[in-house]
Amino acid sequence: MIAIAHLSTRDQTRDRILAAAREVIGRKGKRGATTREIAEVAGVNEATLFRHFGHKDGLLSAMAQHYCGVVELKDSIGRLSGDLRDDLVAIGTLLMVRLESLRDLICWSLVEEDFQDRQPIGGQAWRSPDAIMSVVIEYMQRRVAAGDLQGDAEDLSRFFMGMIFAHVLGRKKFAATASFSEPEVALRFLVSVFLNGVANK
Amino acid sequence: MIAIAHLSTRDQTRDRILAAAREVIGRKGKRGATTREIAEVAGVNEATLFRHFGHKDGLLSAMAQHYCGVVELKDSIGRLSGDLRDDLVAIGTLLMVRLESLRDLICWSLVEEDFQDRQPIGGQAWRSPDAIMSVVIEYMQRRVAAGDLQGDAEDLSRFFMGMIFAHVLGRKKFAATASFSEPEVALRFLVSVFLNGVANK
DNA sequence: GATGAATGCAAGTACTTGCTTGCGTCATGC
DNA sequence: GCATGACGCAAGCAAGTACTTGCATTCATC
Repeated sequence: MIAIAHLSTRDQTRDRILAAAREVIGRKGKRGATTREIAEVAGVNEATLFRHFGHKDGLLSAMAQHYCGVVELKDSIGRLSGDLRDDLVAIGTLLMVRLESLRDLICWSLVEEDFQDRQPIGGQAWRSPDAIMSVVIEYMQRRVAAGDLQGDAEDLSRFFMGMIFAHVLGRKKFAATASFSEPEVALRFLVSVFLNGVANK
Repeated sequence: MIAIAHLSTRDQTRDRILAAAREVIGRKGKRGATTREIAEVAGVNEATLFRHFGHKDGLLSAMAQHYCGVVELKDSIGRLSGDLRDDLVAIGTLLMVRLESLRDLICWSLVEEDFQDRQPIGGQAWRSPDAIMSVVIEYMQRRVAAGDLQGDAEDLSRFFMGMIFAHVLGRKKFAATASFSEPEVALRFLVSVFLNGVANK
């Protein structure tokens, strides 16, 4: 299905521009990213950028579509072990990887409403986490129904997702001081707190 | 010490400009907020704004200083009950109120590095949470030492703060669907998970 | 009633930024 | 060998934005 090999030169420059847009927008946001800088990073003339995408907005949504597509996770759910802790670690890992790779775009989507007319890339950036979220909710509901978990499934899901996102944020914010930067270690800790709490009985 | 009553007209307009800046920057960020819009929101001529603060940067740091000052919390810690759960709820409430009131500015500080030369308002916005954080760490250390909690005090603190911040974010993001929007209810839930976990034994 | 400080108003400067255009160059494919 | 499509380059336009300036107005204080 995917043919990376024989890209036309036109598609190559298109991809370079998209990658540059992704990078610059991650740093400066939609508004702060100038077409000049994107073109420069892509090693391409600014005119070329407009010849490819028409407007800046066209580039923005093209890049959102390219990088924030909904990830397929049906298969990942298929191979859940059944053990509560292991399942949560597996789901959490999926979540964490996704949130980490989209972190900057998601952060921007928290503040930049679509400052222009067309569709917001924030929505795109969130769609993927949202899709995962619905899977998480479904899973939590099953576990609550089975009596393995207590509480409201949606609250639990939001909490679970939120603590992972907070951890991803924290790794950027407190990069220097973060003691558990290995993802697996951190995830096991988060799941532990989620399941056991941290109080000594 | 504080004399709100008899403000000179000059101080009044200054405060109106600061409030407008706070509002507009919360919506558009430092870069997106134009001096025109701030002046308009303040009901003040743009020239007046510059006569007061010199540059846009001057206004930015003045507003950060005005609205993101470090809150005094010594007294709040003083009246902790000693009961672990109650203490965490109390500290969490303090955190939550603070994070909620600064939420938009904090979100902007997550993405907008100082796009200009002077001191970043992000640092200002974080200073207050940071100050609270150090108190939380200190508290957690005491509790770990006393055997009430298990784990690394800093990890626990980051986690505790992170889950509250995630909840504050979630309340904005999932405002429509959030089931526990009452702060106290949510906080008790968060502290419960923190202390007990959510697994049925 | 005069003075001076604070502000409004309007015009303007210098720079950024999205976007266009016309032209020259180069490679690929018929 | 030549046509076509993709690109670079340079110049430029129009709108927005930070910031300035000179002048008129208001208003409190002496």
